[in-house]
Amino acid sequence: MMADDHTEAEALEPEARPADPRAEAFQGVREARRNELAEDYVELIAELIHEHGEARPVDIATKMGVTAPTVAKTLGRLARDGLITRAKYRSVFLTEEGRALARECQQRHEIVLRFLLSLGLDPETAERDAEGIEHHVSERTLALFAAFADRS
Amino acid sequence: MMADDHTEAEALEPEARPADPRAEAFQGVREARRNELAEDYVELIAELIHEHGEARPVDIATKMGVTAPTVAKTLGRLARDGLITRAKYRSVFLTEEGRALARECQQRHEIVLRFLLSLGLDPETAERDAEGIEHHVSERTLALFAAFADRS
DNA sequence: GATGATTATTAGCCTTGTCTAACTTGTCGC
DNA sequence: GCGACAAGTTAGACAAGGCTAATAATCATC
Repeated sequence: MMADDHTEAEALEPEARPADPRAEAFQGVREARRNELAEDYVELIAELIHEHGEARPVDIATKMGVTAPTVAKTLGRLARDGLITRAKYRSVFLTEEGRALARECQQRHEIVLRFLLSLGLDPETAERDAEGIEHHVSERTLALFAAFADRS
Repeated sequence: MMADDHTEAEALEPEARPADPRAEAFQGVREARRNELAEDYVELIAELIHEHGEARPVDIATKMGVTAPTVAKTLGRLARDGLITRAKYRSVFLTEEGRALARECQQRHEIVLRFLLSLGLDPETAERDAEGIEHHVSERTLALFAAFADRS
């Protein structure tokens, strides 16, 4: 039955769980996944405000491809987390924190997108992939992407 | 209050919801997110079987950085979805479908990783980022990544 | 072959993210 | 200024993915 020996060795350090290098990577990914949706919303809200002067739930729902109640519930969480402010039956606005996050996301998105395009990818696919990839790119990788895109 | 005009125009097509290009991208991302965890598990299970001859829940839990009950529940879903087989208190095995998925994921992982390394990223960061990115890379992008890594 | 440690499972809770159905509010036209 | 329709909210369901605590099975070992 294999009987492999993972007995002693990792008994030290009051870390948050084992600390297998692999486990850390997965935990990082899970952490990133938790923030993805908030980032997508905040980014979209910033964009809507920029383009239309306000962000209405109905437009968020359309762009995100979800129903209005889903948007309402998510906005509740964003408000709770201090990323947006809103009044009942009114448009949504970003807090300073939300605005900062939006800026950061937009930059990341922009860099990833330019990078994919400079690799020779078609615009539609680049947009789709950037949307998924942007949340999982470390600062270091982002810097390499930016450099590559510029150099091309 | 803006009164912007999204009235007619998108009234046709009995599509699955509006079909804003943006919405499609987000729906694609959400779709990908739903499969990520299953892919991570299947990939890891294949790896454990390859290395140790079997995949035990305890090892899966350690590598994934989650608790045993979480693994048990997730394995239940994987079994339900036909990706693995298992008997109570026994190790886990992949079905043919699971094996195919694992192969596919491993290839993708491998390509993304090689790509990031060939960009000049350090191995640890490359591994972490690859773990997050691999699920969001289209076939087309993957081909470009592979070509780039080879050419380097 | 009984027993103690390790491993696996079950039960039960919580949050997130999605939906539909039903209700309330706002707005625009007349 | 009222009535219809669009937009927003609330209620409630459901699945996924995480956890802890408690229970059950396996196994190593003497």
